[in-house]
Amino acid sequence: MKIATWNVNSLRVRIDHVIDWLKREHADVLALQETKTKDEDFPIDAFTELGYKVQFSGQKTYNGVALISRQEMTDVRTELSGLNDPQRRVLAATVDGVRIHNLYVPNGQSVDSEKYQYKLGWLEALRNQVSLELADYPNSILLGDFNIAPEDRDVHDPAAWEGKVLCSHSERDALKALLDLGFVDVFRSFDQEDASYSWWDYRAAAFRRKMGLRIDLILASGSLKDSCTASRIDVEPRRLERPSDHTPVIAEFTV
DNA sequence: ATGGTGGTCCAACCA
Repeated sequence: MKIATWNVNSLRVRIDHVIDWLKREHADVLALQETKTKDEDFPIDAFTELGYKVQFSGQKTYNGVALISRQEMTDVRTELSGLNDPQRRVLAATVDGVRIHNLYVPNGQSVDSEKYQYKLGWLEALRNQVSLELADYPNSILLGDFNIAPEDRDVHDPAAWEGKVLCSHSERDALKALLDLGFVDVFRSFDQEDASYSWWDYRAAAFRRKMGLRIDLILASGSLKDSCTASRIDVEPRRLERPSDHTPVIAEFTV
């Protein structure tokens, strides 16, 4: 199973990039975030014509997640229990016995903001739900835009980002609490180039200046991690005309 | 030190 995550920052604008990428990479599962697309406007046919099934949970203007899969998706969930959240940020489904959570973790804005508290509460609700579901689905993958850089090596300028949102201790602790359930950040299971990032701000020519963060992650549960054979970041879509500010992250499993 | 770009949708928000 080849699985990937990509924050597309508007599926309407990026649909040609996504379709071209699927034709090239032939992923089995692609998790999209920030589709910014209402469910009635989702471009279903563009994916079914390529032989994919689609599931989506969208809203107007903001957020929105989707799963594109060659195989059938079952037991689809779009809510975190205990969280009454109108923001469409979660899409869970089971594919070939593997439980997959596509996540658009709140950005958090800044550590002194209400949005940061929402982010921490959201991550706690996520941990609670994943912890419960692991009993039924030991083979589990969490992937998406985590809006957290796990370690300083995932940050172009750790000193400048020290304590800032996306890098703060509380966020990294919340990510560690997920990893403590047995999950592994599979990108780090393999040799990677220095300065491997998945997001670059549109501003200040950050991409050209290699000023990025690795905030798009694929976490595999303890029973799945040994079946992961590769993981990489595909930077090519970030070089295209009118790109998303994020680029795809890929992992391959023998299951 | 500040603000810079981009998407949505047309003013102001979110990132």
